Amino acid sequence: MDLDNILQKAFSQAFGGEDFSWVRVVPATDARFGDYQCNDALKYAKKLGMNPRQAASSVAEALKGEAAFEKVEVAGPGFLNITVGEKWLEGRLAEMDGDANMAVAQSGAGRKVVIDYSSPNAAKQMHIGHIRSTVIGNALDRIFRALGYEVVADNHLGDWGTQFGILIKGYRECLTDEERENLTVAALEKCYVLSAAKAKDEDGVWKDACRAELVKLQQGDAENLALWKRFIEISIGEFERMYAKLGVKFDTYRGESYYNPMMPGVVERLVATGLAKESEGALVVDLSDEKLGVAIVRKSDGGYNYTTSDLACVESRVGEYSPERIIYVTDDRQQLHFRQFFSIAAKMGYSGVKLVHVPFGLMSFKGKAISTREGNLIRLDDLLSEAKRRALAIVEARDGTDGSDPASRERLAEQIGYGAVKYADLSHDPATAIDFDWDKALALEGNSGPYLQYAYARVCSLMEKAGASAGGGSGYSVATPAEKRLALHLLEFPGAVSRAAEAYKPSVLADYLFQLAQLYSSFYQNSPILKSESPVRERRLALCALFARVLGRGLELLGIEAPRHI
RNA sequence: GGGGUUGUAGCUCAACUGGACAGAGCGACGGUUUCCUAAACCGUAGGUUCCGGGUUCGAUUCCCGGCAGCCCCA
Repeated sequence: MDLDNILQKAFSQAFGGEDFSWVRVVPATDARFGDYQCNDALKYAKKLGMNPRQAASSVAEALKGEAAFEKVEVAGPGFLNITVGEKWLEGRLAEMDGDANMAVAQSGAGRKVVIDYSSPNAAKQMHIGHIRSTVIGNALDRIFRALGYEVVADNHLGDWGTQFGILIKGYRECLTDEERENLTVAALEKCYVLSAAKAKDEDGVWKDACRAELVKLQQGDAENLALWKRFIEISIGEFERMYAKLGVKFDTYRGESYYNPMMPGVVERLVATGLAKESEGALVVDLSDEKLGVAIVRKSDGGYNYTTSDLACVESRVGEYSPERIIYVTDDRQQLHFRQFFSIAAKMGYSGVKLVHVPFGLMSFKGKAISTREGNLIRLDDLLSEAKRRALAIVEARDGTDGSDPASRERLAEQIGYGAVKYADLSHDPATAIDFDWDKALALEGNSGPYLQYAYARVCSLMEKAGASAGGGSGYSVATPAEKRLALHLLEFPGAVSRAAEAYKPSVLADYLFQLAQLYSSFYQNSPILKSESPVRERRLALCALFARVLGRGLELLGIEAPRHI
């Protein structure tokens, strides 16, 4: 039985039948105290004004004769220190081993979430500023799926707006025939920059022309619409080239344009329900009583903005999927926007869906915002190439260039390099702002992606060498302290996955995996496995096999590839 | 001016949401390869958790008041 359940039962035995589902058992903070601890007798005693030590003793008393435990002690002000029995531990390992989900509770079964992430602007190349939303969002996507949720991963592209007038004009006037023929995102970026610069000319002729192109597009002019579609297709093609490298896959690409036709209806409803009011020619929703200021839903020039578009988007998603949650992964500059729009959505009656903003700290470069103007815009493609290059240099320095074929070396370098980039981001709490640094983003040692990959490759190699004898079957047993530490930590995997989802922090899982790999590396270094005699060898191999599965699965949930040979 | 967010070892970050002596990585110093992959392992040094109050048996965590950085709104 689950440790939490055992304690919960003991609580209700000790104090009567109320609801103790909040009672939790956590790993011991220090191995000297035992394997696990429960601090909730203290919490309960405080609530009721009881003597905490006595409360803890009552629980300990109720736990007497509990087969799972070898020892239960009351310590300090009322901690319950628990040492589990070998049988229990071995039983749990076998249980995890036998479960296709690695004992991860399927708490999301029958539930649906939409995760909205990455969301770059069309006609521009992705840069390092896009890593965070993409990588964090994708990890959440994978983690929620692992918990049994049905996930719709949606890429809310910036594919509509004034920039398309500038682009169309630029496309016609600033590109060569050749560039137009073999159109690339780089060319689009170039013609946008040229066209935008000309739009700033004194006479305003160019600017007017851009606006005219935009109006034509908005009115459905066939030629401009076809151009726009082509720009979007090329953009998505380029994005998907990046996503393929990062192991990211979307279910839908619904850009702003998709919701554009729905916006007048949203505004109508806002007006009809009295939520939106005129103010200086614009339509606004007053949220000042919630300290959220006012949100503009239609500008004085008749244009809509993000609040309106996001409301339409919620309406559309609720209608299509009826999700229990919609999760938005964007940088933290947009917090006010999301609070405003969540508040309006609630007022409009979308209370059935939980709207969640997962804000992350903006990535900067040497303390400065990443922007074209600062000239520090590092393209994602370049970052990934550099990551690969560095990893390849290390692989070749170690193994030389004779032993393996270049293609597989390059593939390995990609797995390592991209893994390093992803892990560098995922291992931080999303809330922390990251100042981009080549060496940190591409760290290959210590708390890094490659450290985890290396541990995985070593255990895989070990299993291979062990050959047929590795095939468990004989069950688990745990004898030495190092084995027990590793075993206990392996059992924490489901908890780490759940906590990562609850907190919307892949970093919780990353941190867990790093600790696990550290425990394994230490175990591996200090405990002979293949060289051990019969019972010890099998015992340790069984733990290694489980470790390999847990680490492999964990890396998969972070979206980091785990090669079997490094 | 209002709001948000961050402040922890020289640097980059953790700390399972209030628990026991605040932990890792990098960097520094020292050690471990005829031995299962040294991208590893073991050890040493390094802390007034921004400051001041408060609540509590117990605070990095919660509350109040400051200070500093970043962001958003006006």
